[in-house]
Amino acid sequence: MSIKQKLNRLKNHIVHEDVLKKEQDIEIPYLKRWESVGVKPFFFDGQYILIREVEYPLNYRHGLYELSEVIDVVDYWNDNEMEHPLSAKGHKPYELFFFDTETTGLKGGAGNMIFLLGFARILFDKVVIKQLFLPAPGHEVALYQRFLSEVNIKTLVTYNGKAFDWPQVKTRHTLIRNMVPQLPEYGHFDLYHAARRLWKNRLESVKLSNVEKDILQVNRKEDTPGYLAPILYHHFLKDPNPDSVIGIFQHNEMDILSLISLYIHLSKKLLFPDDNHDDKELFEMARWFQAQGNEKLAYFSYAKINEQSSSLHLKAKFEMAMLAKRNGRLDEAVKLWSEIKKHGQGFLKIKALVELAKFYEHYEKNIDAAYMDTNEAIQILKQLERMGVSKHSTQKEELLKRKWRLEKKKNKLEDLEER
DNA sequence: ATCTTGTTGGGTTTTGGGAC
DNA sequence: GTCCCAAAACCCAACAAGAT
Repeated sequence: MSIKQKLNRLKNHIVHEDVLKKEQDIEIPYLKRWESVGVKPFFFDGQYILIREVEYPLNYRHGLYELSEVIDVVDYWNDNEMEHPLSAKGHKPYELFFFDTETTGLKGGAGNMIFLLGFARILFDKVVIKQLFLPAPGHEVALYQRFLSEVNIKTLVTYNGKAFDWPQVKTRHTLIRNMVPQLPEYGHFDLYHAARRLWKNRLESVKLSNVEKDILQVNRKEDTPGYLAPILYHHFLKDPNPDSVIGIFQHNEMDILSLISLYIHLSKKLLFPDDNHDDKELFEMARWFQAQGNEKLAYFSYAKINEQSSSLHLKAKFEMAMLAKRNGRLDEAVKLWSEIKKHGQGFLKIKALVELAKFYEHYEKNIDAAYMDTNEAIQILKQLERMGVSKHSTQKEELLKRKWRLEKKKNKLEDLEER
């Protein structure tokens, strides 16, 4: 063993003793007050953080759902062969890691700090929420040491966490990566984009607090809004009285409970589209299934909208027709387009007429029929223009070009007949 | 001093049929 | 076989929304 190695071993010894000494010396301001609200300190390497733990029974109801239902939907996902970004197939309920942070600001980069890491896990008889709180900037090693060594992350569930919470964790982690465990790899369920897909048309905004209020029927009382968190935390750093930040703990706790409810809600919607009677939602779900490459479920959902004789049934018919066309069921597609031609209006009717014109020109070789449908489409577009609803100039050019080509074909055929 | 995803509007490439 | 065109498929840039 070289001298250098020997020295290093000795050095480790010294540091270790140093740590032990420091832990006993650390004085935590307002410790009694913290302890009175169930918060306990955790020490590491001369630093400390504060940990709050809250338990909920599984029959606790948060908005529309009891927490226990998260176990049910995970079972449903496991019994269902559907592939979907929110599918918990292959996972156990306790592997889901409902995760939300509070930070000193929205900007990314190194300028911001996470001062509260909150997460919930589903145990067999209860839900446990844990919150790790950074009492001052110099204690991040303790924060991430505890966070990363305690948790076994399999599957994050977040609201916009893919773009916000996790990148924040990553930037803070790189600054101290030599002193703490490595970041784990895992899947990630982000509920924000799911919510946006389903409700962007219904809600004026799909921020979590709105989804909570209008979809999940959660009523928050005396909530500390998230945007106050940075100010309150800075206040706390000047005078570390727990009272300035206890509201943030509660806000974070509510956010996490809502994540659980929202995951239950979205899972049920996706797993049982048959039970859904909301046309707009079903339509957006159908589009989502289609984007996932699940044309069968997409078609099924459009068909369901069509049955429900909703105001969207013509739009659903068009999507069904396009799917039918792509799968070689032209006769069905034509039937659907024709119904739109008969009962539809506006741009949708134009699109259906164009599809019919394509079919007549290229497949049936019925140039007259193609010409008439094209012409009708042009008339509708002109009428829309007069009403000031014009959309793209390219669409008109395209239609006129189609008409021009069909006219040429028509003349040619007539010439041939005359001879 | 942000990041991810979805949307929208373009553009480009590929495919396939029909004319010659 | 080659050329031309329409249609479909693919791709890309720009922007918006949400996270505190």
